[in-house]
Amino acid sequence: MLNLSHTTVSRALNDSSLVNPDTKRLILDMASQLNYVPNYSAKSLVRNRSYNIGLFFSTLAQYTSPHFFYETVKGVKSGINQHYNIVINDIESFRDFKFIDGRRYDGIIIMSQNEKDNALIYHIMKQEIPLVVLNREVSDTSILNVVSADRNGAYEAVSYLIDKGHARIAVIKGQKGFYAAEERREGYLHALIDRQISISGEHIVEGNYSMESGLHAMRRLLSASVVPSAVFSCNDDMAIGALKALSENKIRVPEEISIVGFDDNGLSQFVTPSLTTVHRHLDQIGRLGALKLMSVVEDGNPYKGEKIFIPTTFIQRDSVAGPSH
Amino acid sequence: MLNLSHTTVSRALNDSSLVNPDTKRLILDMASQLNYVPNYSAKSLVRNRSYNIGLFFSTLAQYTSPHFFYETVKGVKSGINQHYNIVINDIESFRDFKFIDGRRYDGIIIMSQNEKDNALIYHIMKQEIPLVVLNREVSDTSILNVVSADRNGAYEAVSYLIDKGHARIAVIKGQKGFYAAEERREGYLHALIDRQISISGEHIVEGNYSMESGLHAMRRLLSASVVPSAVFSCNDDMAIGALKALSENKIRVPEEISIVGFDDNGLSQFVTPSLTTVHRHLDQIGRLGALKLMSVVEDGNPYKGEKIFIPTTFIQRDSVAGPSH
DNA sequence: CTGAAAGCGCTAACAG
DNA sequence: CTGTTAGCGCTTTCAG
Repeated sequence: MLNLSHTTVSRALNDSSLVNPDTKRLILDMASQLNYVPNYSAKSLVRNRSYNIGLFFSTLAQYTSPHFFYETVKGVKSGINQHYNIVINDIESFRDFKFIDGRRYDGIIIMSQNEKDNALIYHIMKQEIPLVVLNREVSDTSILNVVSADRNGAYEAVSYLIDKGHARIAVIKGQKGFYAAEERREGYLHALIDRQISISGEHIVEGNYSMESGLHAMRRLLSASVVPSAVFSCNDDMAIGALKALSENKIRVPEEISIVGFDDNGLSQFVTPSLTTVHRHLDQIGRLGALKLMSVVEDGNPYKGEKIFIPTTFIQRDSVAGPSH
Repeated sequence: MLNLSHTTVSRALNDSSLVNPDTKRLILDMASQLNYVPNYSAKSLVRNRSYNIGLFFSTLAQYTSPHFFYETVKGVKSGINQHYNIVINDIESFRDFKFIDGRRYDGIIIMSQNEKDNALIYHIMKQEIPLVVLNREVSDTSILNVVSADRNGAYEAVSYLIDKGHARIAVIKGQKGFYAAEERREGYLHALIDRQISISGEHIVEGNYSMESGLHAMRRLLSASVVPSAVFSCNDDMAIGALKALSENKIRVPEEISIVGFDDNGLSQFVTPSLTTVHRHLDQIGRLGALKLMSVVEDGNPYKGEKIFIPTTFIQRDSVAGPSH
């Protein structure tokens, strides 16, 4: 066609400097005229790259909220180079990790909610596939890890309640053993300690992140010998459950009891009263993780472990007022 | 190792009938012992298949709700064979369709919300890539098309209001030009016509699917010369906006005015009062579309156009009562 | 039933 | 700067 070798064409298409600029332009013009599209399978084979980036969630069943999923995908997508495929999957459904190898994924992002993911994380590390773990802090410092600064977020939320004049502040805890749940509870405790507010054992109640558990937790709080004037719920779902318990008992929010949630899960602004909460920037977490990954996969920078905390944002809505008495 | 040729091994791994069962077992055992994983790039190159299934949304920005996205992905995932990658993208962000070719995708599923998708649909058809269009009915009968039977769903919802004794039933319409919006309005009209209930022009108001538009639409209905006793909103978001307008005016739902929504969008059960609505089985739509696609991509059945309607399910909650007068 | 040989479309190494 | 050659790891003829 242009009387040039295969090789030169390949070089031109890959914008190699080893080819005469004029020839290059000629080839590029011809290529776009012919609507040439490279065969990625062939490219993959010889370059030993798949152009696939895995985005894996712990599960896509009950424990992953649509909002969590959606925000993450959007964030990650915004950080991944257009030439790559984003392959979404849930860890639960992998029968055998051996199918996750470096030839099938150039890099992997795990949106981790569960300690069980560690088995896969370990497998990926062993394969030396560039890996980013989002959302859950992992102890291994050699891993690239982007998480939400939930402890500070909880601290800020509880401090806000204190500023409003509350002194009897209860907490509904999150799922036992979940990293974020511990962090949020820590933030709660430190806020109270720093302001020298006494903590009553009966104001610390168990929850498991479900609405149902929030309902039960709130009922328990209402039957305490001293009823709290404000409640910090470790997530929005439980706060919504708590709202239901209060409505059952004809207790007005925020006039009689104030509530603060956590996550800003997309529902919190629609419940009545709309929920004051702590927004986690899942999109930013996803995006930053993706950019870090691209920097090693695409730009060839060396992979190195790092732990990045993304600050939360406190969102004032209508579920908090000063204490009634 | 086993003193067998490359070829025989390949055949055994692909479960070919051209190999002695005993030899086959031997090879398979050895392979799993060695944790052998085929190189999909090489396989792809020679077989001219990518093992990628594209799942494309019209957009991942504002007009796609997290619930819509999540349910669809889950449904599709459940129908796609484990060996395939599910590659998620949004049509908006494709700069050039030429990168969507049969070598990069063995099949494509479009979750279509917008007529603009037709350009891509046309492109894919021309490339002869097996295609399934979900959610939006396309006129081309040669396409595999799975959609929700919204018209019947709307008919059922409005009939329910009539059964409850309502005679002044208003409608808040969906985004002009959107297929589903037309269908829902048609269902509304036919229910009224079939039961010989008169339709008042001032009871048919515009909306664009946003909460905001529902709010304004409801305000308009409240200032009508005859205020309706029930409202059929063409989606849940607008119904939630309508709820807000009613709460502003201290009008109780369902005691004074009843409301029915559409979609069952995940929020509707959390608002107060919880919203009676029409559930669309997005997961089933996704799953069926995926199964149909696999049947041609994986099982080699011939592609043929078909239009499948998935029935909706009416969900009774707390936003409907009989008319107050 | 098994093996030898060719080739998928591309990039990389080596010569010019 | 350009071309020649080899080869990525697999499947698929075509012969035995």
